[in-house]
Amino acid sequence: MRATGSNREDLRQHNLSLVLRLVHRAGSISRSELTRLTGLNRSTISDLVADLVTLGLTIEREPESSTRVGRPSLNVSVVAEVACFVISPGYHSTTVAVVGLGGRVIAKRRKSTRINPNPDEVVETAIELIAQMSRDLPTKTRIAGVGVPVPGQVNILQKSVRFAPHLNWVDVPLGQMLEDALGLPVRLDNDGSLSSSAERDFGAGKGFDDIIYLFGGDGGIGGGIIMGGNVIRGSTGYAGELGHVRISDSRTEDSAGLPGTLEALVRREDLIEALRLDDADDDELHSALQGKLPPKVSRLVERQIDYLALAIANLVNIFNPQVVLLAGFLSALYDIDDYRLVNQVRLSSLNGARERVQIRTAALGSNLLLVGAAELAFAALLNDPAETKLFRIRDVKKPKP
Amino acid sequence: MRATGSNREDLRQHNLSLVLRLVHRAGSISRSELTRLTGLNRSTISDLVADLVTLGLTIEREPESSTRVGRPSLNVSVVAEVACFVISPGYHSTTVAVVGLGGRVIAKRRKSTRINPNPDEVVETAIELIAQMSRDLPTKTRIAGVGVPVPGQVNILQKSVRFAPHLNWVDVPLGQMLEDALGLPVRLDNDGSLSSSAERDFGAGKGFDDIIYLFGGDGGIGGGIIMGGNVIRGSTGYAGELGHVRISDSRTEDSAGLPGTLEALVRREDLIEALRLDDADDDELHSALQGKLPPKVSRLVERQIDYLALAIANLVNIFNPQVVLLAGFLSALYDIDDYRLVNQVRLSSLNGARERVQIRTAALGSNLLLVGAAELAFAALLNDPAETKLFRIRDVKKPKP
DNA sequence: GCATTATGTTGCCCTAGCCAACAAATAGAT
DNA sequence: ATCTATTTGTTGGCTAGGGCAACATAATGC
Repeated sequence: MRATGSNREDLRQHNLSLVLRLVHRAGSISRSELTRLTGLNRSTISDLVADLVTLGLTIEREPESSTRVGRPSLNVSVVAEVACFVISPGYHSTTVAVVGLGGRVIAKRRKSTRINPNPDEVVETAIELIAQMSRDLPTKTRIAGVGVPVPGQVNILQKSVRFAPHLNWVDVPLGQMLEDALGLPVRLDNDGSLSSSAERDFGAGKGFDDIIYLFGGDGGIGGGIIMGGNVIRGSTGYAGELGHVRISDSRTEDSAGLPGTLEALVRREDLIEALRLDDADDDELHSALQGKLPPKVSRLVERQIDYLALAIANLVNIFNPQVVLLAGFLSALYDIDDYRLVNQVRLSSLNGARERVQIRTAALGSNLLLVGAAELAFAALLNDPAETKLFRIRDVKKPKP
Repeated sequence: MRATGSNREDLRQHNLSLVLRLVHRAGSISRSELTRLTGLNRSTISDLVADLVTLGLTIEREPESSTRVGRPSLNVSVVAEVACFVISPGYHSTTVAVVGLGGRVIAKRRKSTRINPNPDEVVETAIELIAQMSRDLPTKTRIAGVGVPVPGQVNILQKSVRFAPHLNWVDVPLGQMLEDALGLPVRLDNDGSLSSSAERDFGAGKGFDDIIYLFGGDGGIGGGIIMGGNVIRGSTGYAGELGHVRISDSRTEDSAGLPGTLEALVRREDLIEALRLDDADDDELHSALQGKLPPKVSRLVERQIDYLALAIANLVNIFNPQVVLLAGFLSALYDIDDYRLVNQVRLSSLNGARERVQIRTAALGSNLLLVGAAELAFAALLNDPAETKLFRIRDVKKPKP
């Protein structure tokens, strides 16, 4: 049994963590709301917030205007000087972002790389971008760490990339490489898992505890699972490979060589090709699918919707989620014929489980993944505000010329 | 956000709950081990255990014999007088058990009913058996409540059975019916979920946090999911219907009318029929499958193993579990040709996820489900030992003549 | 019998959250 | 303007639960 006893310090840590989380999530929140949400005493909240202010994590301000009776409650908000870096390796470019506590994207910079860049190249690009961006940050900025969304399987404990078909990486100790290069704590996670938790916190999944997230991109279909409010990671962090759910006897293989899976049968490329588009982004694809379609394309779309429905139904039976979120080009499929999709899901799912499930398109937004990955970097700080060390911006290692 | 602040009382409750859980799980444990496991101070453990003794939940004893140096540590064990009832409705009989704190099955009685008994019949049978068994219990026995394992979909919050194909029940408010009849708090859960958590606590899943449990019975295939140590229930408690995972385009339907699912393609009845057995239990089926089989049966077995492997691979890709437990006749399939099964799983699962996954047969034991269901009844007590009310045996309502 | 070791017991300390009383700042009524 | 009602901030003291240290106790092993 893992559970351990709690003492006074744990209690304080828990409450401090809770308050900081609430402030972080809301960006700015009144002390009275904190008392309401936590159920703690006014004076306790006062004390906790004072601690957070001493730690340099939050500030208190007089509220701008009041609309209610009674003494106006002080406003607690996150300081601007605490931030983290997000390094997002992509197919042919790497993006680095500075994200502040509170989830604000302070800066974002992207640099092209070769297609299928090797890990060293990504690390080099990342530290270069970080060095550039660091110059623009106030010197008093303190960095909590680095979060890395990986388009592939991630071993969270080892901080390594197990397999990323998109990047053509196998067993890359990316976390260690970045920590050595930057001198900052680095945490990796699968992009689907990060997106799903970002959708829950800030996007279309707000307020839900049981979420299935499906993302359709260029390189395949990824996913994320949130159950009971927690991201499901499995034993080594590979859980949530929802693109590889088998739904048919078809021999068509997906990027991992598995036949008859969702990813093998519902392919963005097939749509692009059928529509004779060259290189469309999701918006272009979406609008191209809106008009009257040639019968051949129409049949393809219907087939893809049906397969998608089958996969969703399968997941609904397994997970009994409150909501299924569709992102990337999967949301386009939903928009084209949501009736067909929903109906097909109904037909293939169990009575009880399908009753209340909603199918929605994700809020998306390209910043969402960055914000999700920032949560990774902030996790330690949010979990133990008093003891987690922050790094000064000038202590971040520079690239060697 | 659900999380709330904690105060000193919560702290005490947490620690008290933790200690009681440890004693409950071990049945009997020394105070020194409690200090080690909880990380709390000797004196604190002393105080907590004293509280539990005052509450009449545990007793302290001098240890029998010592083998180590140093003053022998006092032994803390669960009292015999705290128990719960488990009511297990079956296809043509209902079983009632008295299970003590610590997971000991004190008494067990079974009564035949009609096939597909209606809910009233089950309730009547249950209160009759409980009344009989209560006479044999010491008068000072205190009852924590009633746990009910249901072979079907359960809405945990409403304490109702959504759909139980085996019993032919649809939307039965079984929890309410039993509470009215007995005057005791009743909790329901799906039998697969209960079995899986029982396997984790006491059976083949001991020490694992991420478990997929598959049970093959007469009426179909049920399942249970444990991730990160928690049972996955989904939004309304219907999660874990792993028998209805789709694995093929076959039109053969399962008990819920879904085609091509695990339950539709891997059927106990088919084996029984092929072997020309009449009505065999799992042991008989197991031994019947051991010898040299006619080619036709052999092919059937292989087909079933392959389908089972496909389903397991699917689940491994989705969940990345540490262990897959096979119970019921599925464990027979494993025993016949585990090499084939494991190999087929490898072929259809993703690299990372399959690396460390173990496939095992469950510990089973007919009492395991009862012990699992008892956990349900004890849950409130274990969660808040100081405040949870226990019921005297003579306050349990008697059946009306 | 003595040293060593581990645990139980006791009294005291410390701190985190609660509480009550009071102060302060607003809206709305007069 | 003034007064009331309402809400929140502030302060000092209280309380209880966990830690700690010192001592007592009971085992092993020489």
